[in-house]
Amino acid sequence: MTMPFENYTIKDIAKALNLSPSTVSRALRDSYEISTETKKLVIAYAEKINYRVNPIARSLKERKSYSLGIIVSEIANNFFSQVIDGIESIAYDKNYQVVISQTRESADRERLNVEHFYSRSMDGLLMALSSETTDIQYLQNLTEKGFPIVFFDRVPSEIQAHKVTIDNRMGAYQAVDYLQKSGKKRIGHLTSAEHLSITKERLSGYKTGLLAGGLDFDPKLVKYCKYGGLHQDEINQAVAELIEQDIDGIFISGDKLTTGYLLAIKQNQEYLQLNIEVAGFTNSKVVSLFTPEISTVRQPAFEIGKRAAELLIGQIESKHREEAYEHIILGTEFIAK
Amino acid sequence: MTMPFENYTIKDIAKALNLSPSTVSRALRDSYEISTETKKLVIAYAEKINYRVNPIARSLKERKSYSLGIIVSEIANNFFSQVIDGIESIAYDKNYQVVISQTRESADRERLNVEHFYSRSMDGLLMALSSETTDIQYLQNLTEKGFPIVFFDRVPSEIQAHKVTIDNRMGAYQAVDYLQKSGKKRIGHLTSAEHLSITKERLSGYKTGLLAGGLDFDPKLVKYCKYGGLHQDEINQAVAELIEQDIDGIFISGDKLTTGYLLAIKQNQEYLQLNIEVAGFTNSKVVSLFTPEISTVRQPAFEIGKRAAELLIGQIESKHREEAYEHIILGTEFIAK
DNA sequence: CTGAAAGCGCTAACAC
DNA sequence: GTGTTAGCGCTTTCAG
Repeated sequence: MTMPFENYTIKDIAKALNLSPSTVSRALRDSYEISTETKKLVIAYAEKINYRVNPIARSLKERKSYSLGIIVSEIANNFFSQVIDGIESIAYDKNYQVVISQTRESADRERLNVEHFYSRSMDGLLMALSSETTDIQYLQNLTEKGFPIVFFDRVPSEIQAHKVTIDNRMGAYQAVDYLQKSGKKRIGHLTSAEHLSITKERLSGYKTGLLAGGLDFDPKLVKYCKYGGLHQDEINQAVAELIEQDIDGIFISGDKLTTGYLLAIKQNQEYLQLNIEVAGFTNSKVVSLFTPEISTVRQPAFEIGKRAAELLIGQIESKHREEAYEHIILGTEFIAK
Repeated sequence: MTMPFENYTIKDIAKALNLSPSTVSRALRDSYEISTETKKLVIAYAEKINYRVNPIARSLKERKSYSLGIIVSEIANNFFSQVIDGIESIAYDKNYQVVISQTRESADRERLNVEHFYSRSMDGLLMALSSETTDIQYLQNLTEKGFPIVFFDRVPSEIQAHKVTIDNRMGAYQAVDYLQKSGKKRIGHLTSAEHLSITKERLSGYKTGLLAGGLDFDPKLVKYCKYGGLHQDEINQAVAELIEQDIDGIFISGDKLTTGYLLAIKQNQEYLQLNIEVAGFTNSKVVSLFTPEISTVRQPAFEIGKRAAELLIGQIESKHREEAYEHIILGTEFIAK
């Protein structure tokens, strides 16, 4: 039974075949300078002994690690885990490794992760900002230095970089419009940290939706969750406050927030009996099992991941500095209950 | 505004302070050979210019990457994502980076991932076998060679290595005992690939549970899903077959399988009206929202991750080859509906 | 077409 | 206590 792979080096091959390491290196990389025969010889022998390049050595030399860093708030999140799947599908094809890290919505951890990735010679980053992040100067510096970062979902408007988002306004509008057309008059809005791009855009869509139904916007019906629903406590608190406002419908602006809201309602029989109609962003695959039933705004999460990864790898592999950055905006899908 | 970090090297520091690179290196690593003054000087300057070691160079030299590989079938799985959180909590403290990859229950992809990690100089691996895996010889070779691998959840009985699992028999027994005590007479069992450790152990607990209620074991009431519920099709198929057997209760042996079963039932009004009582393994945080209500067996997923990571890092950092391997077995929690 | 040699950034004998 | 040197495995000028 042969070992799966021994730690052979280029030198071993060179010695065995009476060639120089450089020739072997070139042969393995299919350089035009090497004769077909030598190539065949080298490749055959390399296969026989199951030679693998040492990626660490290669990275050191080439200053390229063939690794992409992903930074999200949490992987145990339907939306993010689907985005990651999309990223991986592309990375896998193009022979990039993917490294995932979580911020848990902490700006400090986010910065640590970014620095860690940067100093670990990641070739580029894919990230959605944490809900706590306000200071993005360091990211700005990094991108200006030429370090490739593609932002998705929660993107910084101030930074010039490739971005992939969805039409948040439209997604929000459709949800609120549905609630409004269902006869709801006091439609609350449960959302994430106030300063985030997605929060602003969805709020804007919410307002348009109200307007379409001739409803007035009332700031008291909007509750922000600083940690984007990462902590159930903040959701419970926000829900209690919204209920005091006698809402009859609610538009919820995030995966964790939507399930968190339902959990909060379920814990309290009185809340449950109010029959508040729910429309929320979520990419959960088990929404149809939920009681009460809810309407949902679904994001093309896998596609977002794919497009973001394509942009990133494109940027990494392009010789020149990008002069124009793309901002891809995808559509959402509204599914009435 | 200063840059977050320039690419300074030890040489730069050495030059600036009129020292040799080795002195700087030693000072930074707090070597006993270096005078306190020099250390202070070096550290202060390093901080000033925001110096970071190049981990690639260090890895090449030390043959250690401070990275752990995690291999699971899917991260969009409540159980696995919680395990990963546990692993990260330890890795983060001990300054290891964590790299995650998915097999999607494919033995081929699993092998590719393992080889990839191995050749990428991961210091060790944490893995749960894919449902498709039967040939584990290559893993055997790797561990025998001294490459640290800690297995969790789905573990290979034949390989000598640290393992972290739960008391699958007891978990299954409690679930089936509950169903039986609720008066169910024909209790089906929906489970994963037949050869997996968890499948065998949970089947054994299922049998004991039946016995406790004076019920006979009927192989026709057991349905295996080769891909562990990764594909809804195979679940639908299995559910249809079980229903034909007139079951009045069901014990389900996995996270995806449990939600998949509920989705299958929900799609079909007739199925739903049979009111089959459900007890299943799942670590979903939104079980309480599900209709029909179900009883669950919960695994201490976070703890599993922590313990596995501790074992792995311990093995990596121990000078000698482990002579005795630990098998940690944790308890489950049964939550009646 | 192939080889010799330098060097990526870091560490660690081995000197002094 | 500090410096010199070699070398981790690889790629890539530069020579031939």
